[in-house]
Amino acid sequence: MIRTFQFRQVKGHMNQRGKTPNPMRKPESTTRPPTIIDVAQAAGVSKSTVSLVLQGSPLIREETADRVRAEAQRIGYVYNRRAAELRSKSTNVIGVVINDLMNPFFAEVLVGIERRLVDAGYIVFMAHTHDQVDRQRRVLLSMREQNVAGIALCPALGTPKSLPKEIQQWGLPLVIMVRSLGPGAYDFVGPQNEAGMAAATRHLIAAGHRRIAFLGGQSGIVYEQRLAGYRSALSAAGLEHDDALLAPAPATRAGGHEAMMALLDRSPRSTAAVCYNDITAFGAMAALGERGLRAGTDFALIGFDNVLDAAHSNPPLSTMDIRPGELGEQAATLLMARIGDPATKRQTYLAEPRLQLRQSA
Amino acid sequence: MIRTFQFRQVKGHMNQRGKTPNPMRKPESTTRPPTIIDVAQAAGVSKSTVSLVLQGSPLIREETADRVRAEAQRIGYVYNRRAAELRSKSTNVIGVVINDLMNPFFAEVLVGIERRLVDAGYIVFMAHTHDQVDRQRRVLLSMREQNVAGIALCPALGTPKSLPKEIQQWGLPLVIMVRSLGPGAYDFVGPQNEAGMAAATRHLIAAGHRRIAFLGGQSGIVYEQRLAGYRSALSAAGLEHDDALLAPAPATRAGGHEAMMALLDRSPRSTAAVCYNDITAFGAMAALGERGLRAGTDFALIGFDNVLDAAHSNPPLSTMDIRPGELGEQAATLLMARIGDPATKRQTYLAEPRLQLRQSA
DNA sequence: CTGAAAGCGCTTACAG
DNA sequence: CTGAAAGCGCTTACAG
Repeated sequence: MIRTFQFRQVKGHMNQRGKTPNPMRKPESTTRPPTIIDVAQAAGVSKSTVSLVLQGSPLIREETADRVRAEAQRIGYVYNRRAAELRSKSTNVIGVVINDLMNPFFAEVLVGIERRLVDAGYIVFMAHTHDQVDRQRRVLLSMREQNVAGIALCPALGTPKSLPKEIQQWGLPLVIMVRSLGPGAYDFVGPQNEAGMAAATRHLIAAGHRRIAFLGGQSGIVYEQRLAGYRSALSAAGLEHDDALLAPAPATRAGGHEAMMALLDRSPRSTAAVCYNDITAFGAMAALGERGLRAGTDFALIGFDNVLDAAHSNPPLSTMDIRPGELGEQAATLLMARIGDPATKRQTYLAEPRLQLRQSA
Repeated sequence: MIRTFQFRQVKGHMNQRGKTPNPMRKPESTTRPPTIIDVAQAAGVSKSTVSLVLQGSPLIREETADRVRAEAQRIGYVYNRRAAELRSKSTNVIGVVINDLMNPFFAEVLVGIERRLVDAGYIVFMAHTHDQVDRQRRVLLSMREQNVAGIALCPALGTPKSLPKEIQQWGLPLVIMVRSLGPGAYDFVGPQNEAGMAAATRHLIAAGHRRIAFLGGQSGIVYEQRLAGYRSALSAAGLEHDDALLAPAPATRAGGHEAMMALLDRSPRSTAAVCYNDITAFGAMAALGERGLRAGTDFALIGFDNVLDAAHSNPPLSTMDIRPGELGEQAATLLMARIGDPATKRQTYLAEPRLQLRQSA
């Protein structure tokens, strides 16, 4: 140890001092980045002292600490957090896995959780699954190997309901976002889908619409919940829910476009639609436009999510606001609480949808 | 070492075997996750052998390897990659920092780079800067401490031109994405802004437009380059470039909306516009709609980027296609090449914009 | 307040 | 082919 210690040199440092290289030094030691041992040597203290200084321990006298920091700075020392984490068995890394970043809703969720996490001193492993469960499994395993402190997951479509339990058995704090995986003891953050879609439907009914379609979406728990809300509002108003009012399609812009085209070709024609989410509503608006129709005047449309784009679509979209960014932030909060106390009881945050009226309905 | 070795036990394993707990064992050893030492013990080999097996080394006989893997599986062993990386001084983590995920263009870039990186066996630290340089600095420093293998950066507005050099001096392979930081020896991936915007402008000129505006955007290298392309096309056609044709605004939907409103209130009125990017074009379409006008029939609009949404905006947007996802993939490719050979000469990938005609122009 | 020693979970020469 | 030993860059009791 002493031998290595003596010969360890920092390149920049050496050049500065103009020392001639020690002929006995191993070749690679010239370029090796400095460690706390080098700092200790430079400051004339032990490496424990350096470690304590770097951790901001009050145990070290202020002058000593200052000197150590100055030397560290001078020789270009960089803290190796991964080494520290290995020894202390802690980690400040959190894994966030997202199913569909092409939907701005999830991008906003990601931005929200990332911000809160970074502000709390974490750093995030991000993985995108494209809604593929095998890809999801791969990245989850990889995060596990990397020893993350916790995981926030927007499950891919088709995720087995047993996944939360499995991840918890790995010993990893977990929060599920947006898509519930059925009953189970996991923390969850998402919107009130049924209540939200019922409110949207009620708004259209109150505006006098009788043939109200449900546009876009086709599978998954969120679809079921939103559809249920739509149906319950129809029933409560004594309106039939005709299957011809359903226009299932992928939850994408293209899907929304396709669904609206299908709807416009049916008769009797519906006069309004609640949309599975905002992006299907955007696709629907495009379809309307192609037929020379405009949402709001010729056909009433209500979205769900209130993504940023909804305020500037053509026309601006009326939608159920569930504050996507806030959902991400809440996920961060719940996850950090779980990390802080693994035994705390299961927590759920359900964002209350608020009708945001603009021009499409 | 031997002492710890003997007493180390894996919970599940023990219960299975029905052994009574060793009274001398330290209490925490019951719950400690298994390490290669436990696997070695279970398989009756040395830990070096286990390590070799886990690395898939051909040095180990197949039967031995099988037995080791089976035992590892049975006792619930999880590879600790961070420990391995500390020892071997390697790492499979790459940092990706993005300035604005609320712009689908960058979300698509992110998805592209993430996919390629994950497919190559990396895992990504993702950070979002909100175009704030101080936040960018923080996350970069944090990634450095985490010892990433390389960094892909979409610089925040206002990033000092010296940043690439600084990161390289840290010893980190780097690729700059989308926003060039001036001349310098760094790898770069981005679109041909000037040529692309010139082509867009030429298309409008060829369609007979004479008063063509430049809508949205207001600062940054990308803005300058795209504006230069617009100006050069105008000049080449012998058209004046009147300052009243410029409608600078933030590069957002709201900015595009605002800029179009300003344009519509000026006289003589322009009949067409090239837009800084797709999202400003979306905002512009909304503004047009509010005035009862429609892009394509009442006003010609060309975007830049060809984000996924452009195919389903209202109306579908004609735009300069620079394949955002591919940009991300190319960034991954360049970065991996740089990691593989730090001395390889500087590489640049400039996506050639292709005019994608839809309905807005 | 500071130092010497052990150890986090791995890998990597080096022997045999 | 396999094992014993050293070491990656830190932290953490434990002495003094």
